[in-house]
Amino acid sequence: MIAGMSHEPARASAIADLMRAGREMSRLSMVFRYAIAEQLGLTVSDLECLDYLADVESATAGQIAERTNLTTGAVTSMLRRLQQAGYVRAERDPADRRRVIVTLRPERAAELERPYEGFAKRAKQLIEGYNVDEVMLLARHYDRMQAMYLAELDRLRNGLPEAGVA
Amino acid sequence: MIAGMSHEPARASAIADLMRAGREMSRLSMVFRYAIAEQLGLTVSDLECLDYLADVESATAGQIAERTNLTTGAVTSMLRRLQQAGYVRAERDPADRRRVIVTLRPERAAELERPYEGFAKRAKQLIEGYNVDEVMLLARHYDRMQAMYLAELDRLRNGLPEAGVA
DNA sequence: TGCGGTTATCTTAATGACTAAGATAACTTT
DNA sequence: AAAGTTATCTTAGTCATTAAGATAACCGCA
Repeated sequence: MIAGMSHEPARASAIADLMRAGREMSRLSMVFRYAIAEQLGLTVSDLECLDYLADVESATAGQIAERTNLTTGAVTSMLRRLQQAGYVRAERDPADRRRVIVTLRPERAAELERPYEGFAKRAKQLIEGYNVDEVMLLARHYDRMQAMYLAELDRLRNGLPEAGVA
Repeated sequence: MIAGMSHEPARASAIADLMRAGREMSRLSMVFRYAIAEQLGLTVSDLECLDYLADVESATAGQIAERTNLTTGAVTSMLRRLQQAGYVRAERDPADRRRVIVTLRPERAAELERPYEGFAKRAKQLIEGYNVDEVMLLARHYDRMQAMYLAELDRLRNGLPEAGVA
């Protein structure tokens, strides 16, 4: 149909490779995250929470519950854990005293990054072997994958209006 | 240093974009997996086990324990769950009667694929927009990322001989 | 053949994160 | 000030998981 008809088999097999590699990478990224959490003596939820706090600097318990897909009750005990371990400071919002404002203790932030350092270094080396176009292709691809995940999550949670193509 | 010096800032920002997008995608893939498991009324470990069985056709309890990073005790009760739910058949190996051989019931396999179907369809559409070179770049990238994950997992679990660069 | 050592799984008890339901406290509107 | 809403906490119970050890089966060797 398009150019390169004679390469269709190669293309089909490349696509199959890509799909398989994508699934396997997704699985490994999850195993990796579990391993990091275990190494830090945390649960994956704890790690998720701390990563979130590193991003946003401070959040309320309710925001954390939403982000981590936990109930507020679970967040309460998670925050107790994380406070006890000294990762986090929690205090009531003076402006709205129902709210609990949680912040990551900055002196502990580096400690959370440490297990990722080896990975980050390797990733950087890998990416430095790419030219700008390749980097942009990858980033654009990741962004599109993100959009897909979000759309599918929406579909899974609210009804499932079947990804309409037409 | 190399060609395209004047594009260095664009390149640096593209790299930053890629790293950020990669992290976010990894996070979303995990959230997605949790959502799928929840929709099927399974734990993530159950899903991992069933995906594994779909790959290998049959495995012993011990192999499943290794693959899922669970203790054999946890695998025992997981298998009870999965048998009860009819996903899996488990029987002793006649050749070595200590072993329990587990197989996925083929008639239930499709059911497990269903939640992924929307995602798979979208992914296929996305990939069909790429040319062969792009697909191969992506697949190669994924393969390298897999290798990185495996190397880092090794480092995390056995000592940590610090990813030597020099 | 039978004995020691090893392997593979299962059992049991305890742990701990999580959920659901509802209580408490604080803010907002009228 | 009362009613309604919002944000978090409490409590009780569930369930996957772990750790330790029991059980059963295999293998090699005397």
